[in-house]
Amino acid sequence: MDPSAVSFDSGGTRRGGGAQMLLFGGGGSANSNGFFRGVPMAVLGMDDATRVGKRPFFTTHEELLEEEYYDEQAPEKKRRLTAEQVQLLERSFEEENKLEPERKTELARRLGMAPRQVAVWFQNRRARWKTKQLETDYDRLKAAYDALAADHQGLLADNDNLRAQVISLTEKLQGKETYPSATTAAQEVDQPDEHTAVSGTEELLAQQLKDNLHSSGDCTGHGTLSSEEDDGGVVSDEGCSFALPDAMFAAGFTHHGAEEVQLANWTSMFWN
DNA sequence: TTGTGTTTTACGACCTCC
DNA sequence: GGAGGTCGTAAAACACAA
Repeated sequence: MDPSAVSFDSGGTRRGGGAQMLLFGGGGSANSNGFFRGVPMAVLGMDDATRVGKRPFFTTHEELLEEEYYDEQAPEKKRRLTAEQVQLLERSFEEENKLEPERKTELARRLGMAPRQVAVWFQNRRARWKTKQLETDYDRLKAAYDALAADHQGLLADNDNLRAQVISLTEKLQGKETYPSATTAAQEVDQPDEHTAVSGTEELLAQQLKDNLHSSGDCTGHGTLSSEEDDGGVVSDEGCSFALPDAMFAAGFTHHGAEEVQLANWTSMFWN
């Protein structure tokens, strides 16, 4: 605790401004050092009620040192620091935001302030800096979150599109074939306990789907399909296209056996 | 001029460190 | 236990719109 704060303590029991009102409004007079209860009269100025005209908000140190502001009869209201005082304090704060006793004393001497005032100013300045820092951190985190959320929404949309394509293609296949559809196999994957495969081909198809679903999300090596990762390290399937099936059907693909399995292969890759 | 919101100064309570 | 920190708050000073 700063000695000056102790020695000039108002002794008030209320918190904050209550004690402050005792400090500034409770009477008393300046001591021989030109301090009023720990606050130099040069900084306090004089009571507005006892002075003609109001002291300007920012005055120079020299002005503050003028006789007018040394009027000793006035218990004083709170005064703001001068521009010069704030400027020097700011510079000092930039160098080091903590205040060693020697530096506090030196600053107080140079600024014509009580050491306690310098300490309080640094406390408040650190609080303001912290608030600003929190705001900055919040803005940065929010921007990162928004970008991630947008990316996620894009992925969901891609996923929906691909699922729709799978359903469409499966229906096309069912229209041309009597073979069990990929949808049937996919349903089996969703509900593995309900083993509904009734033929060797169907079981093979289902197994193929399972294997693919449990493998990585890689979509390379299958026709024109490709994959890529964004530079944020988040796996994205935005690079995957699904151009093959249309071309496949256009080329007169109808069936069977290995081709069926291959379709299931393509299908399963986009089901998750 | 006045009401209202923001900033600044200052304090007490409480906590941590040596 | 003392020194110095943070935290929460009061109140003055200030800015500004209506």
